[in-house]
Amino acid sequence: MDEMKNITIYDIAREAGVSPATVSRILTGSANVRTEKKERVEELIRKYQFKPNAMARALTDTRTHFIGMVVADVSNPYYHSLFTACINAASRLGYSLLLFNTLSNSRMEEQAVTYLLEHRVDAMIISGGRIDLAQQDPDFLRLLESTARKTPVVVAGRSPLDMIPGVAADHERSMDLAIRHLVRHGHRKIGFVYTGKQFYGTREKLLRFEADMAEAGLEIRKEWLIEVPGYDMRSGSIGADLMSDMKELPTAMLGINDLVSVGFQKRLAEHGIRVPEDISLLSFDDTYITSMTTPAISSVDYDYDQFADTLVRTAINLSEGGPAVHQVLITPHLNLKESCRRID
Amino acid sequence: MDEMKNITIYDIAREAGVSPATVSRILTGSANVRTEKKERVEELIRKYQFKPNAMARALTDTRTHFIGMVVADVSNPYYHSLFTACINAASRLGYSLLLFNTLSNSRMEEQAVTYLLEHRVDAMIISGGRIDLAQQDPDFLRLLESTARKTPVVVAGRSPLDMIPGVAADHERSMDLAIRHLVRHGHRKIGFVYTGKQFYGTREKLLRFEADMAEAGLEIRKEWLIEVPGYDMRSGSIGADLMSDMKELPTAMLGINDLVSVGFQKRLAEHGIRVPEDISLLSFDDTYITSMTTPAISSVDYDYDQFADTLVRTAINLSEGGPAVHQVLITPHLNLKESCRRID
DNA sequence: TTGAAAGCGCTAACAC
DNA sequence: GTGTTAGCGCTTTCAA
Repeated sequence: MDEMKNITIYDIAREAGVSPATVSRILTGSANVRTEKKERVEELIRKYQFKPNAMARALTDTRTHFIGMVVADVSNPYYHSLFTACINAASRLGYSLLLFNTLSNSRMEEQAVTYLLEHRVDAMIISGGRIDLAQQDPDFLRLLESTARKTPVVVAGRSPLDMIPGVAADHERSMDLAIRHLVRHGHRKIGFVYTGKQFYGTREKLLRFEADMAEAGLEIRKEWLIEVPGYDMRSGSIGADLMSDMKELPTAMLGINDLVSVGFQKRLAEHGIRVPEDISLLSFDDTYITSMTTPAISSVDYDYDQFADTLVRTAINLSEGGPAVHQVLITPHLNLKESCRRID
Repeated sequence: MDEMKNITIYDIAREAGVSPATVSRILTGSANVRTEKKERVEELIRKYQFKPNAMARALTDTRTHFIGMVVADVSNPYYHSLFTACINAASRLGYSLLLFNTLSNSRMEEQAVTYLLEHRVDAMIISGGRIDLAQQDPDFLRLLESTARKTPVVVAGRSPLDMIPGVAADHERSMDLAIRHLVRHGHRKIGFVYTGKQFYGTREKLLRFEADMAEAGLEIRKEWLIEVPGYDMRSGSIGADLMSDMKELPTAMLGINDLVSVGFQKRLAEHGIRVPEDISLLSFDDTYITSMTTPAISSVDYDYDQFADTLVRTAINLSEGGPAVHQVLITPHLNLKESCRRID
C-alpha cells in the first residue's frame, strides 16, 4: 500500500526541469510563473496525484488551519448540534475541526488541551465541562490561562477570564421568553424540572425564574421546583415520577434541557398525565429531538448555525491577531410546537 | 497572545546545557539519558510548559496518529452514533479523528479525501455517500483506488474494491431477525417503508425481505411496500399518510431506519393509528432516538462500540502494514422495546 | 550516554 | 520570472 515513497515537490521539480521554489509558487499561487512551466508542473501534479504535505507546510506557515474543539459530551444532542454547526462553519472558512470528547473528565480535558497545543491548532473552542462551573475550579483556570497564553481560546459559554472571549446562550432572556409566553397564555402555576445547580447556566436560569415569577406576581411552589440528578432522559423520568404523587399539578413545567424534557414527558404519559392537556411543557435548547416526540416539545432555541458561526469566527479572528471581544450573547427565540396550550 | 516566540527543544537544550538530541530522547523515551540531565530537562519542560510541535514530529515520523473520517451526514443519528464511537475508540488507541461532513456531495467527498491525504492521516474511514451506491460510480471508484494506493482506506459498509477492507452491518441477518421475530409473534401481514433503492443496504434488505417472507409462506402486498423519498422524519410522515388511506392495514411495518420510523410512528398517531395496538413497528439501526418516542421503537441494533472498534482497529492495523481483511460483518441483534406486540 | 549533523517537505527571502 | 538557500522543529543516524 505504502511501498512507494511519497512524492515531493523535488520530484515534481526535477521532472519538470524547474526548481522546487517554482513548484511551490504554483502550489500556493504566491507569485507568477510562466504559463508554459506552470502547465508542465500541473500536468505532473495531476499525473502523480501529488498532494503537498500539510505538516511540512504548517512548519513554515505557523498556521495549521486547525481549530480544536473540546466538548463535554459529543453524544448529547446539544453539543452535537453545536459542533455539527461548527464543523460546517469551519469548513466554509477553510478550517477543519479537531474534536475531543472529555465526558466532563478533568484528565481528559487536560489531555485534549495538551494534544491541541502540540498540534499547534490556530485556536480552540471549549464547550462544557469544568468551564461551565459556577464556582470556577482553580486548577482548570490555571490550565486555561496558560493555554490561552499560547493559543487563542474561545469558550462556548461564559468566559471565566478576561483574556478569553466567551460566546454564550443568553440564559436570562431564555427564561424571560419562556415565562412570558406561559403567563401570556394564562399559566399561573409554573414549575421547573432542573439539574446542574453547580453550573452557571442552571444558576442563571433559576435566579431568573424567581425574578420573572415575582414580576408576574406569581408564587413559586417549592414542590414544583424539581431537582433531578442529571441532564439525561432518565432524570426526566425521575422528575415525572415525583409529579405523579402531587395533590395539585402545576399547569406548566419548564425542562432544563431537551433530554430531560423528553424523558419527563414520556414518563408523564405513562402516569396518565397528558401533555399539553393536563400540563404544558416548555424546554430549553431546542435540539432536533424535540420534534421527535408526540407532542413535539416547544423549546427555547439558539440558532446553532449563528452560534457556531460566531464561535468559529471569533476563534479565527483572534488567531489572526484581531481584536478580542470579551463576551457575546446569543439571542434566544421561542420555537413553539405542540407541548404548550392556553389556559382559560 | 502569541507575542512570545514558541519555545523549542533548542531553547530547552541550551538552558539545560545539553544537546537538542538529548532533549528529544527524553521526550520520546527512545534512549537512556543520565538521570541528572533528565531531571534538569524535565524541570524546564514543566517550567515553560513546553509542548513539542507535532507537525515537526510528523515530518520525520511518517506517522501522524490522525485518522480521517469522511461521513455523509454528521447530524444523522446513525452516523452520529458511529463516529462518536469512533472518536472514543480512536482516542483509547492514541489516535485522533479528523471528521468531515460531505452531505453526500461528491465535490465535498473529493475535498475531504484531498485534505486528509495532504495531512498524511495514517488511515481513513469512509462512511456513507457514494460508497454505499449499489451501482458503483466509476469516478468515485477511481478516487478511492488512487487514494487507497497512498493511504489505507477502510469502508464502513461494503468494500467496493479488493484492496479496501469493509466493515459492514449485516443487512441480511438484520432482516432475518426482524421477520423472524414478527412471524414468531403471529404477524402474517407485514409491510416495509423504505428508501434508498440506489444504495446496497436497502437493496440487500429488500431482497432479503422477499426471501424471508417467501420462506415464511407469507405474501408480500405491493401496497404495503412503501417507497419514500428520503431517510428523514418527513419521509416517515409521508409513508404514514399513505397508510391512512388503506382499506386493510398490515399488522406490522418495518422502517428502513430510525428517523423514518420515528416520523412514521408520529404521523400514524395523528391519523389515529396506534402503535403497537393497531400496528407493530420495527426499525433498523437502533440509535438513541428510538427510546425517545412513545412507544419506544424496537429496532435492529449494531453494537456501535464494537462496530467502531473494528473500524478503527482495522484502519490502524492496515496503516501499520498489518494483514488486510477484506470484509467484516457486524452481527446485529434485536433490541425489543415497546412498538411490537403479539398477534393472537 | 551524548553531541554533531543530516534530513523530513515545504516556504520565503534574496539574488539574479 | 526563477533558482539558491536558509530555515521551520523535530528525530535519527553516526561517531565519539
